[in-house]
Amino acid sequence: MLIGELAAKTGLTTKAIRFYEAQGLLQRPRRTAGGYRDYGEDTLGRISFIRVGQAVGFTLGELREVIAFRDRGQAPCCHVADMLEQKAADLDERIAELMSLRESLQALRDRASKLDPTTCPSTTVCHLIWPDARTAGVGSEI
Amino acid sequence: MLIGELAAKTGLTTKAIRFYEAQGLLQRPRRTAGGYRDYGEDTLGRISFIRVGQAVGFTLGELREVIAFRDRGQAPCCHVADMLEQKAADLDERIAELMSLRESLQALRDRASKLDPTTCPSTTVCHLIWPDARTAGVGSEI
DNA sequence: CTTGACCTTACAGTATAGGGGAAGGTGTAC
DNA sequence: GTACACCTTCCCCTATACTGTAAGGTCAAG
Repeated sequence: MLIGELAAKTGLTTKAIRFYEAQGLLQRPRRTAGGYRDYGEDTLGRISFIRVGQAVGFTLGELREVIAFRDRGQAPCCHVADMLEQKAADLDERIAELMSLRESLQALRDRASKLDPTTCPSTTVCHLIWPDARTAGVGSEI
Repeated sequence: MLIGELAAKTGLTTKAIRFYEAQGLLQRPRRTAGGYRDYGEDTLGRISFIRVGQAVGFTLGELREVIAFRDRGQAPCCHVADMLEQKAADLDERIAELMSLRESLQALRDRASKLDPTTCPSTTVCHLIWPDARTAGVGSEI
């Protein structure tokens, strides 16, 4: 199977496939007499793994680590389980950050609805963007 | 006020201040006889605006737009109000995405607790990472 | 023999927000 | 006069996941 066919079957671009190879996510395939990459069916499984991994939030670097286990002949499952835990914790933290940001933004919107645009002083560009209680600490030293 | 003093007062680095100038977020200041940047007190307000703007999720590019209004002598408030709405909507969407991702991750963790690491087939690197109902569509064409 | 589809490598660029360090000028203190 | 802090411009580097483009090789059909 040449790279174009593999791309068509997986929905990746040929660029992406070569990129994955360069990043160590796909083993270097055998080549045809003309120098073309020639893939076996097993590559489909590899790529499926990569796509699902990406979809649940793993970076290519993290997936490469997992693949390295497999390529060394070890089962990566324990490592993957740890990564799942860590990723879930990171995600919880990130979501909390965004929720907090959402509240800051809401406070600014509330404020904006009460302020008169014609009274905006030029000293700080726009009075709608102003540190409230929630954004305190940022810029507060000024 | 030279750049070092401005940096100390705002908590930015001199690098960042020059970078903001290059990006059009700060006007080019007057220079001393020796060629040093010489800032007035008004710059403190500008930088405060930038820091708060960043803290509520605006990019430097978006803040530059707002500043451009002010530098053209227009009040940017209406534009800023629109941006606040848009940013809030974007953020809601992003949070929803992450929550969905969180559920996918949770499904994989639940699955992981039931699977036996010794039965992991090498065909797809690791059986812990597998498309469930929620990640369906990704990699499904394989 | 030529066209066209497909493949190869390699270099550069995208967006974001700066950081690192070189090579050299300025200003003040001793 | 020289040490030292501070300033200048300039170019490259970081991470992420690729895409774009150039210049050229391979292969089957007509």
